Amino acid sequence: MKPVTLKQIAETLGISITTVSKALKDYPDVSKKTKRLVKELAETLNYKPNSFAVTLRTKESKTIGLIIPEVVHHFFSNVIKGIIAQAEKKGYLVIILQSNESFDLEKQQLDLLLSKRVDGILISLANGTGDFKHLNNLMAQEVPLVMFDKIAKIINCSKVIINDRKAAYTATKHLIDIGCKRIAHFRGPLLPQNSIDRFLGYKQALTDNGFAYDPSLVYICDCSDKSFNEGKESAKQLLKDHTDVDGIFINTDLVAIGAMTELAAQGVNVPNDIAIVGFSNWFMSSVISPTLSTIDQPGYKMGKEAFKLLYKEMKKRKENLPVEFKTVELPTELIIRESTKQTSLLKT
Amino acid sequence: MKPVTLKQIAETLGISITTVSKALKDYPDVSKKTKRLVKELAETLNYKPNSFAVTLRTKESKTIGLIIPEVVHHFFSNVIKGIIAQAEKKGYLVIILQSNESFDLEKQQLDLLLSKRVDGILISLANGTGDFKHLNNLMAQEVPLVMFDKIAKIINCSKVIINDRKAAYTATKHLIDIGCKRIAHFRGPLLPQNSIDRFLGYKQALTDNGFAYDPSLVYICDCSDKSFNEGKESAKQLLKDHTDVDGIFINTDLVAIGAMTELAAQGVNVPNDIAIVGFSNWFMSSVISPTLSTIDQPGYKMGKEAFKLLYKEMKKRKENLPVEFKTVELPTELIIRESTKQTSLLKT
DNA sequence: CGATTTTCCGAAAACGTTTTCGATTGTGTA
DNA sequence: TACACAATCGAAAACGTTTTCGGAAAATCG
Repeated sequence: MKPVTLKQIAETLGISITTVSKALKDYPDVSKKTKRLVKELAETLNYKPNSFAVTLRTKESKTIGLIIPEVVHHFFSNVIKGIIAQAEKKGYLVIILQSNESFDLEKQQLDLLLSKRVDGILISLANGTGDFKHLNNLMAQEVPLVMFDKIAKIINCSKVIINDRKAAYTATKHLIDIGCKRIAHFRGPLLPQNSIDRFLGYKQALTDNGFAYDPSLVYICDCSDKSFNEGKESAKQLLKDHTDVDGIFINTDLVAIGAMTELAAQGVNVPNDIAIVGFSNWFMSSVISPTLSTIDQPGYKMGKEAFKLLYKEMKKRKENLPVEFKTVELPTELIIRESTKQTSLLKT
Repeated sequence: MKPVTLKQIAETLGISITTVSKALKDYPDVSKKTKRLVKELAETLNYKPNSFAVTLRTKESKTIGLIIPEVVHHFFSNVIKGIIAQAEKKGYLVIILQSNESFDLEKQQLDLLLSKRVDGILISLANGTGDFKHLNNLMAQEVPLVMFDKIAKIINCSKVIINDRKAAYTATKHLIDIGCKRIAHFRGPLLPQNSIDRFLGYKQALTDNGFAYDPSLVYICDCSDKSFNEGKESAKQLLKDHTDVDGIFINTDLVAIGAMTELAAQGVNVPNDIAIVGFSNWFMSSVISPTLSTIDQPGYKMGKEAFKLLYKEMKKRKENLPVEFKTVELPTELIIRESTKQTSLLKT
C-alpha cells in the first residue's frame, strides 16, 4: 500500500524518471505521446508527488504558520476563517497554534514553526508578550512575518490593524452625544497596545469634549476566559464606588455583557440609567436584551488582508526583491443598538 | 542567511555528517566528548533539523490534518482547541481546513491533505456529504482516520460522538416533566445523522410518554450561517400554524435564540407560554434573557478524545500492529435554565 | 606481547523530487 | 555526403537527513 512514485511510473513505462517528471509538468522537451502516456498512467495510479521531497528540493513548503492567542473567540475565529480561505485560494495550507495568551508558549511555538520550515508566519501577540527578542530574531532570519490586531509597533514588519484609539474615541463620543455626563471605562489588561489605545481614545474623547478625566472611573479587566465574570465584578464595584455614572465604554463585548447582567440584577436600567458601548461586535451582542451597541471589528477581512500581505512578502523574498513593509488599517464601524438608545428623551 | 545543516556542523568540527547526526540523537556509539562538542556548536548555531528531509527519510511528518465544517462556531472552535492542545502535547502540528459544509470542498481538501502526506486525519463531515467513496478511499490507503460529531456510521473507523438521540430524548422528556402538553421540534437539515438522531429522540420521548407524534409540529432549519434568522422564521410560522404549543425542543442553541427573539417580539412569554430547550450549550445561552435550557455538548473534550484515538491508531500502524476501531461516546448533560423554569406552578 | 573485545567513527545508500546539461536521433539544407 | 539544427530523452547531482555496516583505534585480557 505504499504511495506510488515517479520511479514506479518510469519503470512500468520503460522510460526515465526525468522524463516522467518533466512530462507531468509539461516541459517542452518531451513529446506529446509520452506526455499523454505518463499523464494517463499517473492518473490511473492516482499519483501524488511526495510533498516533502518536493519541498526538500524546491525549498517551498506551501505552508504557513498561524499563532493566535485564543481559538474559541468570536473575533479570532473569524480571523482564522479569513486566513484559511485566502490561503487556500493561493494553494497554501495553514498550521494553527494557540498561545493561550502566554508569552512562553508563544516563543516556543514560534520555534516550532521555524523548525517546521513554514514559508511564512502570521501572528497576533499574546497579552503576556512584553519583550520582542523572539520577533526580532525572526526578522533577522528573514522569515516572512505579518502581525495582526495585537501587534508590536516596535517591530518593523507588515501589519494589519484597526485604529483602536479612533474607534474608542467614536464609542465614547457616542455616549457623550446621547447625553451621558459621567462616563466610566472598563479597560483591558495593561499590556497589549489595543487596551492602551482604547483607553487613550476614551480619555481623549472626554477631554476633547470638556469632561475631566477621572481615573477612579477606570476599571481593569483581564479579558481572559473569565471576562464575563470580570464584567460582573467590575459593574458591582462601580455601583459601590459611584452613584452618578450614566455611561460606560467597555473594552470588549463579553465584559460588557457581564456588566449588563450585573446591572440588570441590581435593578439598574440599561440604557436609561446607564448606557453601554462594547467593542468587537460579537454575534451575541445582537441577540441579548437589551442589544448591545458596539464597535464592529472586521475579523474575517483582517484575516484575508493579513494573508495577502504575507503572500506578497513571500513572493518578493522568493524573487530576491526588496520587501517594503506595509501597515493596513481596516475601518471600524459604530453599531448603535438598544444599550444606547435611551427611551427617555436626551438628557440636557 | 541559509539555515544551518548537519554538513556545516560536521565541516567546522572536522568530523563526518554521520557522527554529528548520531551525536545529536545520543547514539551510544559516539564519545561523550564529541557529543558535547557537537551539541554545543549546534546550540550556538541554532541548528534546527530540516523537517522535510527528516520526513522524507523517516516517513513521519508529525502533522495531522483537520477538516471541519465551520470554524466560527462555538462548539467546533472548542473542538479545535481540544485537538491542538492534545496534539501539541504529543509533538504533532495540525493543519486546519474548513469545508464550509460543502461535500465537494470536503473531497478536495481530503485530497490536499493526502498529497501533503499528513500522518493522520480528523474529520467532522459536512452536512452536504451524502456518499462516502472518498472516505472509503482513505481507509483503503490505510490512512489513520477518526471522525467526530458528524460521522458516517457506515464507515469502519474510530469515532467520537455524543448520543444525540439520548440527549434529545432527555431534553424532550424534560419538557414533558415540567408539564408541557404539546411539544414542537425545530430540527436540523435532513442529512447529517445528528439531526436525524435528535429528531428520533424527540419522537421517541413523545411516544414513550403517551403523546402522539404530530409531523406538523416539526419544522426544518438549515442550521447554517443564518440559523438565527431561521429560528425567527420557524417561530413565526409555528405561531401561525398552532396556538396550543407550549414547548419546543430545538436542534441548536442559535436557532433557539432566534426563536426566542421572535417569540418575545410577539409577546409570547418564555417559559410560561412556551418553554424551550436548545442544544449545544453555546456560551451566549447562559447570558441571554431568559437564559436558555440546553444540552451541554463537550467540544473541548471531544477534540482531545479524537486526537487520542488518532494517536493510538497512528502508533499501531507505525508498528504494523493490527488496529481495532473504537467508538467513544461522550456523556452530555441537560442544563436547566430559565427557559424551562416556569414561574407558575407546574401545569397539571 | 598477541589476541580479543570494546569504543568510536565514517562511507554509503536511501528517501522522492527537480533541473542542468549533454547525448542521441532524425530532418532538412547546402 | 556532410552539416546544422531541432526534437526528444536520460544521467547525474542536489536537497538534508537517518541508519546500516564495516573498519580502525584503543583498551582489555590471558
